[in-house]
Amino acid sequence: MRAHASATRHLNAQLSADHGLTISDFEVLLRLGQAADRRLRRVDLAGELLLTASGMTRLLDGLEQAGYVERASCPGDRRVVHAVLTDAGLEKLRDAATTHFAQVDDLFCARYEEHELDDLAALLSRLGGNEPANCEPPAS
Amino acid sequence: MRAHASATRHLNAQLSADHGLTISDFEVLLRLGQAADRRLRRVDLAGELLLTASGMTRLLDGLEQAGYVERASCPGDRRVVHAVLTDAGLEKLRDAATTHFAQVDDLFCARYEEHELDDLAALLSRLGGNEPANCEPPAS
DNA sequence: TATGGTTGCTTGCGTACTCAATAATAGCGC
DNA sequence: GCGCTATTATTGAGTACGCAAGCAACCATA
Repeated sequence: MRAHASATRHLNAQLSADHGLTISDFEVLLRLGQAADRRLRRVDLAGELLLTASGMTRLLDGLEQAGYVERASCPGDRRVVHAVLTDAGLEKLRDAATTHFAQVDDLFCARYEEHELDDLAALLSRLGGNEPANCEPPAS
Repeated sequence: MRAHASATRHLNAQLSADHGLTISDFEVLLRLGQAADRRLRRVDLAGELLLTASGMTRLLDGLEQAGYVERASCPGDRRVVHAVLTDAGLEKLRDAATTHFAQVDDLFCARYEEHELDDLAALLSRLGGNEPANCEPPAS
């Protein structure tokens, strides 16, 4: 179960060395890049990355200072501040995405065959949700 | 893939609320409890928990202050300092183990059936090691 | 339109780590 | 013996978070 920590650390180190981004940085850019108008509410971003709102504030601080993300107010609700991907951020994302995805591919492709990856993804996806399967009472 | 973070955080919170231990604390006690003479070298403990040596120093600082672990020098090699589980530590481990393992069981049993757990464990165990499977070149 | 609860975001403070530097010991070749 | 390098542990500095508290804006109810 701890195995993933080592793999994650490795990917993080590569991403950081190649592009100066942490995995969290990268995922913010990625989600913004996929979002409509390249913008998302900070709270939604936090939810997707499984961070707290305060964690997201500080994560975005760094990306704003780097010029990859801008803040924009939301006309409909003056509480919310959008995080908007800048052109520089989009370019950075494109740079980082190819090498990062290639590294992820290497990591998993080196260890699993395709149908195993499918199985693993299906199993892991259920750890996040709240739908229990059925729990057999200890039969023996 | 991030799903595990949420589950881990939940377990950590329960363990911390019930017994005042972090998961790392608990795992140290557990490994020491399973070790011969209830003692291990700090560097080996660090390797098993996937922490650095410095992380282990500070983790054990806390457990020493709490009285669960003692330091003992190694007669054969004066560089190494053993971490030794005290009687208080063993008692704490027994306390925490039952409730913690029950919570882990709940978490997984609620989501997976038995053969799925086996599959998941088998797949995840391969993320840590260094033995590649075979990587098919992109056929299509 | 007051009021009270909820949501979005930020800030202060604490924690659990990492990495780099340091020191002491071990063990090697000579 | 004497240097060399590797290993073990600790320390200092920095980082990436979480939690609790706070503020402002929103919303519902009266």
